[in-house]
Amino acid sequence: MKKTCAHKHTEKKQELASLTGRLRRESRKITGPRAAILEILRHHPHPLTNKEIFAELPKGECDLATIYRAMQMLEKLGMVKRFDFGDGAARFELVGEGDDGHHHHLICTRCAEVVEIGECFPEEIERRIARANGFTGVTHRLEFFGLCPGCQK
Amino acid sequence: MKKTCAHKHTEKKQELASLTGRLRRESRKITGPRAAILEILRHHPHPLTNKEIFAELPKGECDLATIYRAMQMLEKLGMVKRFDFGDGAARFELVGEGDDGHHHHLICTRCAEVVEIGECFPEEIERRIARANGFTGVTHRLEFFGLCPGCQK
DNA sequence: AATCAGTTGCAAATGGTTTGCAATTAAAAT
DNA sequence: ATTTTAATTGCAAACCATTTGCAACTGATT
Repeated sequence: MKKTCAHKHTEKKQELASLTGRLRRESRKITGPRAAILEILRHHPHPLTNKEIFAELPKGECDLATIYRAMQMLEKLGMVKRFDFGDGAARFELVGEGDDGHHHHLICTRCAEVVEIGECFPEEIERRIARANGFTGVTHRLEFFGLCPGCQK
Repeated sequence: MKKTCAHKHTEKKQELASLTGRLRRESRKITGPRAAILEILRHHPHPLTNKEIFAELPKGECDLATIYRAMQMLEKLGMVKRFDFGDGAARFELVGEGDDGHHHHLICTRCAEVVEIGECFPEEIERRIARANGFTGVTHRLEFFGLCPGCQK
């Protein structure tokens, strides 16, 4: 898939190159399944479950277990971020290089629509919480839930 | 959050009466297993997994499936609150009458120590997020993770 | 082309949670 | 106090997301 028109495409190409480059640097192989998985992640703005990735893949392209293993590896390398919407299935989103991928979502409890949220829990309050309890290296997991416009009767 | 001594005991006794009363009002039976489960929850300050509750129970007192069913029911009645620490097991905490049980925790990623947190995500920011995206009835799930004093090398 | 470490598919194993069903029991009715 | 009725329980099997053992395979390197 090579298109040399819009800025957007160029951007995506770079991303893919950066992704495979990163794998190579860690002496990981660029295999068919992995390339396919990265392609799918690149083209999706929201976190995907392994099963969703599997469904997007051309039938027989790769085993579900392979996806699980790929996501584990990508997470360890910091290339994807794992999110937990509390429904029992992990979701993954691609993370840009140099970024840690930390952000939050607003999820419709009826139709599961997902909106990415810019706000974050105030840093200085988090620091206070850490200090008050003697904890170090404190982070947080935060997601919002509600009814999206379309689902309000 | 910590009151000790005599007052606490009285409080707990009242709680049990209030709990069984609430069950009765909903035409739920006060059975041996349920009484035992409520007792355990009453005496624990932190969220418990079903398996932990099971382990606290005198051997053979009740089946694990019964605990799962009890917690489902108690959650539906708003008597317990479900928490998700992201480790694949749901945790439950008793909720006082009239309260919605909304609060957060700071969890040690090494020894799993749990501290209850008083702070909450700022209401007005949550409202802004809801409004900005046209969502209604917005809540959030928020937990903190870090290294507790004892687990820092 | 040969080599080797990393990968894959498949099937079986895990671990948390749910469910069908027949037997049991708390609470209401008699 | 006994009967009646609907809720509840135990047990085993079923589910679902995720992991794992292993032999066959393949990308990258030599």
